[in-house]
Amino acid sequence: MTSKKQLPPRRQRILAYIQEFLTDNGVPPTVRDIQKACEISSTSVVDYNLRVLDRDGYLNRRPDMARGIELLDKAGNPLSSAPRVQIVGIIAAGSPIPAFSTEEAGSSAEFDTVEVPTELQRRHGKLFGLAVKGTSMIDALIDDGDVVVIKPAQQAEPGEMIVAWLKDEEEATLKRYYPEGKRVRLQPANRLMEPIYCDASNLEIKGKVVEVIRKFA
Amino acid sequence: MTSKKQLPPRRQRILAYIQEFLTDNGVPPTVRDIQKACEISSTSVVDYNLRVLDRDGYLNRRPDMARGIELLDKAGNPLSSAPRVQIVGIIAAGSPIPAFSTEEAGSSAEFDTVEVPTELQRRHGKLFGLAVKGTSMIDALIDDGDVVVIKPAQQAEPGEMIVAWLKDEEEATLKRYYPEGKRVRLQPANRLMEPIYCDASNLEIKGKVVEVIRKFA
DNA sequence: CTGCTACCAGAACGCCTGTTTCATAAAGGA
DNA sequence: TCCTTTATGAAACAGGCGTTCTGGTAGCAG
Repeated sequence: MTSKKQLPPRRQRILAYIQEFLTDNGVPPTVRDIQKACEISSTSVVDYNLRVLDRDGYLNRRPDMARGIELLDKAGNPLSSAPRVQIVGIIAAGSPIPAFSTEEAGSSAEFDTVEVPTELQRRHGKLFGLAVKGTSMIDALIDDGDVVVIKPAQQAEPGEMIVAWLKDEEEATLKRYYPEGKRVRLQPANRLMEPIYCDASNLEIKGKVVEVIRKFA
Repeated sequence: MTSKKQLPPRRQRILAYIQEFLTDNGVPPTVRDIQKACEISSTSVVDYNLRVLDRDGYLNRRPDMARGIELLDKAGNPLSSAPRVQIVGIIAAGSPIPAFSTEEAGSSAEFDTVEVPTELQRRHGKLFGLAVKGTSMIDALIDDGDVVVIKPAQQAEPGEMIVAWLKDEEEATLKRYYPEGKRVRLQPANRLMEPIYCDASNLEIKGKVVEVIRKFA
């Protein structure tokens, strides 16, 4: 086993630069790009360090291929440039949604993440995910184990699918939002089911649902 | 405005290949990769067609940069290197699923695509998508407008969610698969609903559902 | 000192790869 | 008919780029 200690600063810098170049350009940098950006005197030094990083599992190199660098995650899998959102909590009938107001506080904590489409991230900006536990959302066509991707919001347009928090009932639910004067109609996604009504003051909008992801084993 | 007509087959093939190469390798192909894959006699022809595709807004080219091709979506935004699967057809009650048996034949046609998580692509290999039209799959917790990502298969394990083709009824449906001797129980994903039963000989498995994607406007 | 490992420099080699040049030909408009 | 546009081919050019060769330096165990 190779040394598990701290990575030397030069190699840290190389890795950071590759990452940055990748997100900026969508293509990995060349050896000489790295040389210039990291102020390294020779391409052979870059090559040397890339070899070490390859050997230690930080990246893959496609031999003899221009821009053939591929970053790897901790599990040794190729890292896509696709954005990921953190799954900040669990949504279930009768249980509060945690980690909503804590803001950025716990951003370094270990959260599960899901990959989301690039378009989504570009369109909506900062997003987060909630894991659905139990079948209480089945009237919203959302099953146990699904992940809903949420855009934080305090208001919504009529007809949008929202994360609704019913204060009195202390219950979170996913419904389409139809304000009707002093009360609000919450319509299940399943059009065969009846809507529920609640007082506008009893409803708190936590966010808008932008995507639902369901994976099968 | 440049011609809005159908893209010539050669350019369709080039675009399809770039996309395929991108999802397979995470890096765009070189001119000569395209030349070989699309059976084009000269690099200059590839260059010529890439210029046209660039001019017509199908991609961007970084001049003098190895692998400097960047695909664009219909809105002209850069397409991430995340894997995409083609939406090869529409699934709806009572309608046959097209493009199933044609194999690779129509791979050059203009299909819509959806981005799928990297893990999924790596785990399952070649996938395709089906757009769900109508609410006939609502018992499978799948709504109008959802996209189901399918792994082609002829058999399935008990309990797996499959694309089932009922020959007599000429109907496609998404259900969990439970073989019971000479007959098959098809269980809706919604556990509150009753299963349906059919004769094993009347069932044809088209594939397994690996993911369901639902986007909200 | 000797050998070993990690790391850095400079230069060159040689394939890789975007691009250009020179031809050829079919289709359509004036 | 002439000319322009679109499309294809073959070959070559020139810089890009991964890689290698040779030669260093510093630290460390023996």
